[in-house]
Amino acid sequence: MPSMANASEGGVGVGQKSNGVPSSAKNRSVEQSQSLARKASIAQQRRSLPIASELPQFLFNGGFCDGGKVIGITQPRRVAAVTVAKRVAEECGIELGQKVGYSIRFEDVTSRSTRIKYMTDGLLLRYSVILVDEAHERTVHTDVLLGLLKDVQRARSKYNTTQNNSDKVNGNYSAVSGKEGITHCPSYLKPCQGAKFFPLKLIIMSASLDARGFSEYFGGARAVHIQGRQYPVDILYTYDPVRDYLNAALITILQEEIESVERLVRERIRHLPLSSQNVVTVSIYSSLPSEQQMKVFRPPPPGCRKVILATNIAETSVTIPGIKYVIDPGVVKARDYSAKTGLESLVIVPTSKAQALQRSGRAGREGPGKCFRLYPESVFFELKDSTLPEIKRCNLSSIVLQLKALGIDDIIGFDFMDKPDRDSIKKSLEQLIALGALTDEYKLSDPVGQQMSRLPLDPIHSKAIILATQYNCLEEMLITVSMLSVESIFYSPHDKLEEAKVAWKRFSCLEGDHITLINVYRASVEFIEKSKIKESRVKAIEGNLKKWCRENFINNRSLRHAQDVHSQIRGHVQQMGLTVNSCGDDMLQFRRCLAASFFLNAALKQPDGSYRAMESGQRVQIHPSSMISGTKPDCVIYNELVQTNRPYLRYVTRIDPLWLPELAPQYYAAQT
DNA sequence: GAGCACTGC
Repeated sequence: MPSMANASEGGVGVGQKSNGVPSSAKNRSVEQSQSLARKASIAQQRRSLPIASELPQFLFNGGFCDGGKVIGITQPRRVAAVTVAKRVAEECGIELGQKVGYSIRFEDVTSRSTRIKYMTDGLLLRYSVILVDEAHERTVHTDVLLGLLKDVQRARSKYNTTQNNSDKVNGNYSAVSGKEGITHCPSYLKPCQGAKFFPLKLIIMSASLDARGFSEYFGGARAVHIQGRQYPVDILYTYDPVRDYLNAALITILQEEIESVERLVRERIRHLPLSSQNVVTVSIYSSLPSEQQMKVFRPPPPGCRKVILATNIAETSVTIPGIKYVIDPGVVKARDYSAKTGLESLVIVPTSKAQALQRSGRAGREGPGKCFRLYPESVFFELKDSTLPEIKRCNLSSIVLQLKALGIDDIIGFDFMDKPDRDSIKKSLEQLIALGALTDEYKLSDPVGQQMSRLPLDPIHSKAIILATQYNCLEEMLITVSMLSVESIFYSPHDKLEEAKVAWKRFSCLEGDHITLINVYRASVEFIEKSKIKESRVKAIEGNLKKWCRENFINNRSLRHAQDVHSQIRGHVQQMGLTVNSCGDDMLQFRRCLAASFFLNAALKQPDGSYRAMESGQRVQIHPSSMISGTKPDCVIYNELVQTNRPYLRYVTRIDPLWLPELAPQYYAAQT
C-alpha cells in the first residue's frame, strides 16, 4: 500500500484485485432490506476485502486532505456508495455527513467539513486524490469519467508547469491554455473563482485481468497487486460442449428465462425419489418486486438444499450468503445497439473470462466451493478477457450531449479508453441536431441544448419537457417522462396474467400508453392523498400504497422511483424558470407535444398491418403489451424500438400524421 | 398476440 501513496505527482496507481473478484467492500443487498439476510450480508462484507474503505482513511492520515482538500471515491452503484460511507464513518466513530459523507442522486449527505466523499458520479475538480473503484465493470459513466480525468490530469500538470515557469500567474486555465496552444478548454477544466489547481492523483481499482489496459491508457501507470481474501473454488468443466437434454435445458433457460426454469426444476424434483425432494427453489432478477427478491435471502428449512436461479444481478449487485456451488452456463444476455437501425436488442453472447471468474467467485465467499462450468475448458481459454465496454454498444446521444455541455467540442477526437464507433457518434450528433440541442455547426444551442443537457434524461425526453410549457402540459409531461425513465411499472406474474390485465384496464387509455401511464400515476397520487386523510403515520401510508400496488399489479419499487424522478425533474424545470402548467383532461395538446418531441420515433401503418419506423425504414410491430396494439392507428409515436423475438415498438401513442410536418418541419418538410 | 441483463444521472 505505501507504494500507492508514494505515487508520483499527478501519478496513477492501478489497484489490482486478484482473481477478478471485485473489491467486496460493499454490501450489495437489495434496497430496503431490514431482514436477517441483510445483517448476514453486512457481516460477510466486513470479513472481506475492504480496499475501498481502508485506502481513503490511509490517504487522509497521510495528509492528503490538508488545506481543505477532499478525497473522492466513485462507485458504480448507489448502494455501494452509501454502505461503504456508513461503514467508514462507523469505524472512525464519527457521524456520517461530517468528515465522511456520500453524495448520490436524491441524497447528499455531506457538509463543509466532509473530506472523504463517496459518490456515484460527478465532476471532481476539487479533489486531490480520486479512487475509481470497480473500473473493470466499464460502465459508460466509468469510461467517460476516465477520459475526463485523464484530460484534467494532463491540464493540471500543464498548468502547474506553466505556473512555475511564468512570472505571471493567472489562476485561470483558459488564459494558460492559449499560451500552451491547447486547442480546447473545456469549462470543467477552469478552476472555480479563487480555487487552486491541485495536482491530481488517480487510483484506478480493477480486477487483475484488465489492469494492463488501464495502466497503458494512463501512460504506463504503476500497477499494484492486492491479494483478495477468497476461499478456493474448484472449477469443473464438461468434457464436451453440452448437447442433448442439457442443451435442451439451456435452450429453455435462454428462451423462456427464469420463471419457466423454476417451474421446470420444481417439476423435475417432484419426479425424484422422496428422499431427494428436499430442495427449495428461489429466483432473483432485477424487475422482480422487492418482496419477492427478499426470498433468496431466507435460509432454507433444515436439511433442505436451496437452489437459486439468478440473472447476472447475482454476479455483482447482490451478494447472497451461503452459496457453495455455482452453475455457470457460460452465456449472458447483453445489450446491443445498432447505429444503423437505431435498434436496441438483448442478445445472448458468451461471457468474458472476467465474468466467468466473477461467477465462480460467488461460490467461495464463506468457504471452499465448487463451480460447474457448462462448457469445456478449451472454450474458457477462447473467451474474451473482458466484456465489451458498454460505451461500444449503446446509444450515445445523452453522453455526447453531456460532453458538449462540458465544453468538449471534438467528440470524435476525445481520448476514450475504448473509442465508440464513428458511425455511432455521428448518429448521435445527427439526432441532437434534429432535436435542436446542437446547431448545424455542432455547437450546443442556447437555450434549448443547454437546458436539455441539465436534465438527467434521454435527450428526446428532455426535449419533450422543454417543449411542454408551450403546449400547456408540462405537468403531464413530467409524469410521463418519469414513468418512462424507470423499470417496468406493470408487474405481470406468469400465473396471474389475466388477473393483472383486468386490474390494468381501469387505467388504460385508447389514445395510447403514455396517457395510460399518467392515469396510473394520478391514481396512485390520489390514493396516497386519501390514505393521508385516514392515516398520519408515514409507515402506514407506505404500507397502504404497497397493498394498492399489489392489487393493481403495479411494481411498487418502480412507482416510487418514478415519484423520485418526478420531483427531481420538477425541481430542475422550476430552476430553469419554466412554467409548470397542466392541460387537465385536454389530451390533444399533450399528444401534439409528444409528436413535436418524439418525431424521430414515428411509425406509419403499412397496408399489411405492420408499421414502418420513419427514421430507419425498419418494419416493426406494436408490442402486444401495448394498450393500443389491437386498434392499429395509422400513425404513432413510440418511446423505444427494441428487438426481441421481432422488432417491437414499446410505449406507443396515436398521433395525426399531419402533425409531423406541421410540428417538426425541420425534419419532415422534405419528406412526405 | 410477448417475454421480462444490469447499473446510473
